[in-house]
Amino acid sequence: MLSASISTPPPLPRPRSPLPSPHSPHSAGPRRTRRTSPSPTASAPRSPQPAGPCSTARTAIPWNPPNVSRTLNSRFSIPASSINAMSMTPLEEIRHSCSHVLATAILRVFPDAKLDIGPPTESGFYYDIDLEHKLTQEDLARIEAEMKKVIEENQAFTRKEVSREEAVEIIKKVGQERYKLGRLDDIPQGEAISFYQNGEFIDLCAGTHVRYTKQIKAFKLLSIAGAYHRGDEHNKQLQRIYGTAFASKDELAQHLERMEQAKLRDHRKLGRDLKLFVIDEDVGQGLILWTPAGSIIRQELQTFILAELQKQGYSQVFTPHIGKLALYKTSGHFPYYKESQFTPLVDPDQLARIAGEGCSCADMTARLDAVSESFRQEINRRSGREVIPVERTKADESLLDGFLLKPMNCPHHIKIFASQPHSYRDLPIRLAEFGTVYRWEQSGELNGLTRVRGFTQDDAHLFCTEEQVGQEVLGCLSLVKIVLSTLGMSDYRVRVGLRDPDSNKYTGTKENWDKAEAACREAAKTLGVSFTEEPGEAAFYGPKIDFVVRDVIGREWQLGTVQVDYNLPIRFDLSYIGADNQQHRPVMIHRAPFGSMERFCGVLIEHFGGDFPVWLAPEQVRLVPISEKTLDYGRGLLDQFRASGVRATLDEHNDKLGAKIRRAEVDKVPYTLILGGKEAEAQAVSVRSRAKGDEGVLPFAAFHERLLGEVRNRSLPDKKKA
RNA sequence: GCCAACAUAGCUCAGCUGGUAGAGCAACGCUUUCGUAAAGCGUGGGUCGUCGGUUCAAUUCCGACUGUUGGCUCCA
Repeated sequence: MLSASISTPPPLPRPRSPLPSPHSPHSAGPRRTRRTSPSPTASAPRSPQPAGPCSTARTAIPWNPPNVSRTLNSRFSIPASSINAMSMTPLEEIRHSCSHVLATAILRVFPDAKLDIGPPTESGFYYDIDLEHKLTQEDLARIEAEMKKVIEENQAFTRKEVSREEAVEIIKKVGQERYKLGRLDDIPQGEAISFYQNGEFIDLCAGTHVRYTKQIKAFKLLSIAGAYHRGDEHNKQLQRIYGTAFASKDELAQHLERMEQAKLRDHRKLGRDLKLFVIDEDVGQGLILWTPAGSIIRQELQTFILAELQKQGYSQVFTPHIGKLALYKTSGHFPYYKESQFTPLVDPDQLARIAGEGCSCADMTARLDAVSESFRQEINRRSGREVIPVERTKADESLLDGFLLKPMNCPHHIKIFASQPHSYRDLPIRLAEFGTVYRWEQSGELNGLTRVRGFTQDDAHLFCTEEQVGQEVLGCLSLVKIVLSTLGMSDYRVRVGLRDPDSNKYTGTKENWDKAEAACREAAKTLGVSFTEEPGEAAFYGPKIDFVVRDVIGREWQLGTVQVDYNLPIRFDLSYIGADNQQHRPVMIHRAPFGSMERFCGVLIEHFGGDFPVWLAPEQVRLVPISEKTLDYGRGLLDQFRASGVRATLDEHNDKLGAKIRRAEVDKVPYTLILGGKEAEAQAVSVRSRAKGDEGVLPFAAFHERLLGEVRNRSLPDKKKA
């Protein structure tokens, strides 16, 4: 969901998997869009995974690079060239070796287990095994105990290079043909084939390893998960055991402690504790109900970005939550992406009519998907190629129309643009909307605020000339940068998706692409942060720039995105009149600095750990009278705060001061004002800030001014006291 | 969608091998009128996620469903 999804669909019906087959021995392995292992720290290093897994030669990377995000519209992988199995760090060697120890132990406990692969990951390691027996927590304990024995035996790791024939022999001898032979096939001809042996266990493996098992000083098995062989859901699902290992017991303990701490920042927990949002089973999975407190945060963010948009010459628009199916057939989104859309709505009359015709479910689907011959010809003519195949056409009278809960906002905005003729003098036209979109995410993928089925993008579509693309992309990036810097978010990475030079799947001319890519690259350079260029990761319609952040458990999420699009202007036949009095095709830019408000807020909650800056805090000030005697003084101050727009509350509970202060701290209110007789006397307040604790007494007016200043400046909270 | 685990009061959790439920916090009431992270006493609150099965008896055992969590797949 997110942000990203503002992009447009491909011009062609395309195969379900446009990616290189993970089975291809020369591919970089299954591409994935999410990390492979839980990582407790958001600050974990981002370097490309340098290590290769077991059971693979160094150029075949059948495991999943961790440095990838679950993003919506992009899949990216680590190029094989960036991965060198021979350059493992010492920690990776420990983890990689630990995964061999795990395999050794598994085979002792379950001799019939068939092994697949067991690489190190960013925060640990795993091994994928095929086993009839369903592993349980108790099995994990047994395996862990056996692993300790293997380590205690202090087995030496020895490397052996063999010929392909010998390799087959060894694999057969140890009865691991089921997956290992396939892994052997992945190793390109001419590459060295090596095995590593420790004790009785021998494994096809490029290395490297520690020298003795006793060098694994601290490890822990963490969890069991299902994982498809080679990451392909058509393959058998294997059992994956995750674990982690460190150079010392202390580091392991620290790591586990960090994982525990991270859980306290989890936006799902904080969202419940601070009453920011709820998800109700009766409303539906992945559908966010923003409570009053959470709505304040979202509203403040919107107000903030709205002011920035105004400065940059955007126009605000509103569009409905649904649109006709035909609209999305023109855009090309339907039916190619219908698995990730809510089922179309068909009006009652049509439903009654087709029911009368005895229309089956399959008929209905076919008639919803179909287009008329004239429509097909028109879109193909505009696109200059066969983007809608003849098989999709049906006679006009059998066509069925309906409405789609909109999965993206672009078609609506395009229709606003197209509603009038435009001169080149009008451009760029920038149409912005907090547009709510709906996507049918798989149930297993839903996650708090970060992966939902209905979300609001801070979306906008810019219509400009080709010459203006560079400047406009720059403007979009500056918006993203303003957002991130205002919120003190510096822990993100930037990805520039470029076209694959060897592929011809892209729309548009080479000249346009060169220009657009150069614009993206140049624009990214101005960010002052490092970015990765990822060839083959462009959308088919244009290059893009994505901002990716991590949540507390280390999962990456795409937030802001800027995408250049040559495709939709063609499909919708957009034009403007140039200085030469001829019609020209505008270029579109899709962009969303936050991405989705839901996902952004989820990440933001974790970023601040619930300690929001004053301007965002749902409750900015808590007034705490020491006793009932100063309640009236508190009520007076409350009125003054509210009159000036400050979100303040008065604690009228009949509790001791300490209890009221504790409550304010637990509620993470930035400022608590203690009101006793002395303060009332002097029209003053005793200030206690969340960040610094007791700050002493200030005249009310002085504090009020300071507070308003912090709100105005969108000041970030001070570092919390230890 | 797939694999696995989990689902007891608003929250955090207890409840051994079946005999219809408890604690702390929160809420509410009373007492207390308090100076920087938890005053005392009392009260209310649960059809143990839903539906079905086994049983004399199910929160407990079995199944399905729903939801959550961690992975996998997907992600316009």
